[in-house]
Amino acid sequence: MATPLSSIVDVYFTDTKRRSFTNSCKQKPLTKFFIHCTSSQAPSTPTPDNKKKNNNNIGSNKNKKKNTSLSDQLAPLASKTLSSATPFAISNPKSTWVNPTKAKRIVVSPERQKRVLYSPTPHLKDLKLFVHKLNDSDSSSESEFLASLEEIPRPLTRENALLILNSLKPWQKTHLFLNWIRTQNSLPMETIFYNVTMKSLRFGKQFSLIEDLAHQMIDDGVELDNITYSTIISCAKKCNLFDKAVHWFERMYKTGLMPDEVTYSAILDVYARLGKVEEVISLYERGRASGWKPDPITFSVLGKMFGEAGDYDGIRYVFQEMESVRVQPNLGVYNTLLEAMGKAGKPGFARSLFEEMIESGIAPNEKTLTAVIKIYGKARWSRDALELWRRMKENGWPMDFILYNTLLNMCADVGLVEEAEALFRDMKQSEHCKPDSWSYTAMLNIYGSQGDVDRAMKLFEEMCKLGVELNVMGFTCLIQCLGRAMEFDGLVRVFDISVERGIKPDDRLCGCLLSVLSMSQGSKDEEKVIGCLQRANPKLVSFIQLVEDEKNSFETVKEEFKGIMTNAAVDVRRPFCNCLIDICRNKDLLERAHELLYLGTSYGLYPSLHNKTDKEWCLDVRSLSVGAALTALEEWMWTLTKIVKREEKLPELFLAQTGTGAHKFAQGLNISFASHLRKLAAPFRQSEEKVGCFIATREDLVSWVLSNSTAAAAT
DNA sequence: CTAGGGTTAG
Repeated sequence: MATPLSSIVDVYFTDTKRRSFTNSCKQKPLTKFFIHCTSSQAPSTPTPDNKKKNNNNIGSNKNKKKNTSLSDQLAPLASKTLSSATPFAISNPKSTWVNPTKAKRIVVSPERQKRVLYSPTPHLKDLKLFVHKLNDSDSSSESEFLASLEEIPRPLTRENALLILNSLKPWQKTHLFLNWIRTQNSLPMETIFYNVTMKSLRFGKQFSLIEDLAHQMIDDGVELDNITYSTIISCAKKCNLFDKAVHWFERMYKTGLMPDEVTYSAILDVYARLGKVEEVISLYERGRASGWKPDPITFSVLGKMFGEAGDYDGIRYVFQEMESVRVQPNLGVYNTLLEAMGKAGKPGFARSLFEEMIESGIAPNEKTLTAVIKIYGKARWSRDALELWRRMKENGWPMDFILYNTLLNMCADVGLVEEAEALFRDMKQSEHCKPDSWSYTAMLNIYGSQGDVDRAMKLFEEMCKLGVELNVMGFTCLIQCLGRAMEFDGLVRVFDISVERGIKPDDRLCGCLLSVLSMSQGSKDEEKVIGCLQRANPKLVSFIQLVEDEKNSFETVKEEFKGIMTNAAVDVRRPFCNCLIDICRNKDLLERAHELLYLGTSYGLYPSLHNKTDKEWCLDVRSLSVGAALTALEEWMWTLTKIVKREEKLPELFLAQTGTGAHKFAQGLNISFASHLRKLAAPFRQSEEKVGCFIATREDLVSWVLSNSTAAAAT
């Protein structure tokens, strides 16, 4: 019980806000990219990167929402282990606490655990052959396996036992063999036997068996070392048993064993996956204070964590740390950081980082290219994507089928139909990259968003013939395609097939049906679509009926709306609300449409609808459906009218943004919006320099309101 | 997988 865990937890938190990014700039940077990151200017990149507000508080972005407070985060650790002497480490997490009287405790061993070298095994062909025979034998019979162990051609020495443990598979046999050695009682049980067995069990994701073995070690007095703990922790991780991983890490400290760099980075990853960013940073810094030199794997762990959190400043922190520790990123680190840049919404920085990696002489692999192509696709940077693709072919960079599929998805994102078709043909002709369900789905997505029913259906038939499984997303694309083409009979047939095949409709499919429903309204096919939706999500249908009945009060609608949205996946909530508004407008239920928009806004489904500065107010309807956009416009005009009449302060300029219709769902929004403006006789003019933007001056607006009210008074 | 940690698609 030498080192209590409090040495880890009574971490003094340095104030992350005050962390200096400038110190290491004095040195010659190891990566040029670091300069880009620390300078305030973005590298030669269009704007999307700069749009998000920069938050200088590392680890603060998304995690604040997930984790309640720091003390809550630390509670599981603190309640067990925190010494009462340091309560303020928790009560005031932002304080920079340096206790001069207390020497910093070492929390990570400066040296990696030495491996016990076991003597090189002489050629033991017979023994290896014996193991192969064991591996090939029917694994169902335990007794047969144990019986055949009696025929080992060599004495059961330590080395022979290790050779067998290392080469036996699957894990059931390794496990049986370890127990067999133990019952033979001829060999002292060593840690390494358990470690090798645990590794095999980890391969089979057998965490509870690993835990049993660990307890057996404890009972039998066999020492657990860093390799044992890191194997237990990584297996717990593989099985998503993060609390177990933390438990064994704590136990290691309690028994006085210091983690080495491998165990330490493994546990950092555990906290990272739990989204406990503050803890990871403090563990990291505590380790640094112990004299630990983090290696590329640690930086991968940190980079991935910040990427998951969408925390760009955290990613900068990783660069700064690599810089100050003088660790050059390797391919793995580049890959992780590229992906993190994508997740943090920084395509421009990702591009610079990728180019820097190439310049530094590191050749990209499939994962690198997958990450970058995906980023370009999501950013809709078709030029960059095509250029990279050209370089991939020119340099003969490695391709695998994941990369092929990512390229196909990129084509769908940026609308490259012919290129996708060429790729798809390549895949069919290739040896190792035959199109799979994902590839077909990507193609269906492309044809679906083009509204090319013939090609989509041809592909569907091909899949049926070849026996390629179509998943829920494939069906969604197909249904969307048929809906847009108003081919409702075909749509019902496809939906029936999906039900027959046991496809469970998800929220995206329901959203798709909902939008199809809004298109089918007023036609004889409306009932058919409702029939599909009824089978996919009866609650949605009841809600539509409730909304359509004008007798139902706003309060009733509000309650049910809340229920529907709470049950829906986060990323379909806005589309759901958009479609519901469309459905109301199609039935001339204008008041209800406004209520739904109000509810959607109050539940945060339209966070950037209104943007105000002193000089201009902007209505951004780019993520709204046509009906929702028109409703928002009406609402805005009413509000502005009220403000004018009350003679309150107004800005000089008013903007309404519809976008250009580049996005596949936004097509037609611009046109419908313009015609609705005409109908309202609202004083907005289509901007000449900015496409998809409508402008009005304060003067225009005021005179419009006044003339409207005179007109109203006259009638 | 010759005892342990990180990096691949809607």
